[in-house]
Amino acid sequence: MTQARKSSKPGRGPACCPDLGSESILRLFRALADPNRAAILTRMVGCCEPRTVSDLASCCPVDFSVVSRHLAVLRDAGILGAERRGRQVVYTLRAAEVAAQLRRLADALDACASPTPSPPAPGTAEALHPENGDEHP
Amino acid sequence: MTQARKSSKPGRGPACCPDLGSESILRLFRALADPNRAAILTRMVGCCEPRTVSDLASCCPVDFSVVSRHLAVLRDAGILGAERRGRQVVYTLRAAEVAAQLRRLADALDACASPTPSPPAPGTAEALHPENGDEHP
DNA sequence: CCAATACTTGCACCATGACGCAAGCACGCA
DNA sequence: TGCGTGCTTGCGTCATGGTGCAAGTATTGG
Repeated sequence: MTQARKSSKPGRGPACCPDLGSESILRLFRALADPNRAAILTRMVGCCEPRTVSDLASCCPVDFSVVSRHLAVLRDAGILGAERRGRQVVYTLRAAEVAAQLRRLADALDACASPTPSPPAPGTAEALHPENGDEHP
Repeated sequence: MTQARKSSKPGRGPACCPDLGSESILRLFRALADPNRAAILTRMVGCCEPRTVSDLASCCPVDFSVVSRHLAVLRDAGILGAERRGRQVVYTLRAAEVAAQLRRLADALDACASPTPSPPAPGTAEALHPENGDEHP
């Protein structure tokens, strides 16, 4: 019995850093962690025009319905925007929003790596604000 | 990191972006997509000193061995560095490397979002603003 | 050398998620 | 108003991955 040392509560870090465990960030990473979704996004990054499901389905060797589900996941994660246009649904890459999110994390990590006391933060964030109040058990 | 992406791949688009579907990027996102690993990282971001497994295990309500496995995943993804020190193994957050990776992606996304050289969207487009602030219904 | 500490790994279990098929819903058009 | 197109969703199946327990490895101290 040398192990089984558990903590009854996950001590999250201080609130000064981006909460990597927040629901939105986790959803973002989870959405980005699938090869087929990555293929879809790579296609959209290459050409930022809105894309229909049929169009995007041609880049993955999976069923049409699967692509639709993947797009829903990406939309749910805030990576894509969806808009109905007639019979079709066009998905748009929310590049700026995702880039901003990634950059906030990068800034926080850099702030950790080089603790240079230089807070001239030009309006842009210094730390990530918790976007949604996420509660944990 | 084990791979160094320097120049863009020939024959496939401009120096547009790191391939979202690349093995290393996928591994990075997959590693970041778990709540317990996020808790570990949040703890390390809060204090960038090297941490032992025992230390980090106290932030997750899971078994000690599970934390060890999570740390291996994070090390495998290039997020952590590991170094044996006597009886213990200290894990170090590779903040700068991860931040650079995230920033590369952010840059690629912004390059996609901002320029929009001249895609006149023939006829189909009307009110196509991706600025629909719907996060989740 | 043996024992204790600190961590890793093998194994089994189970929850989650990706997948394909088929049915269902939404919209435009004849 | 029916019909076809375009996309979503329900359901069953299967693979992946997170988890706990127990056993194994590495290193230090007595």
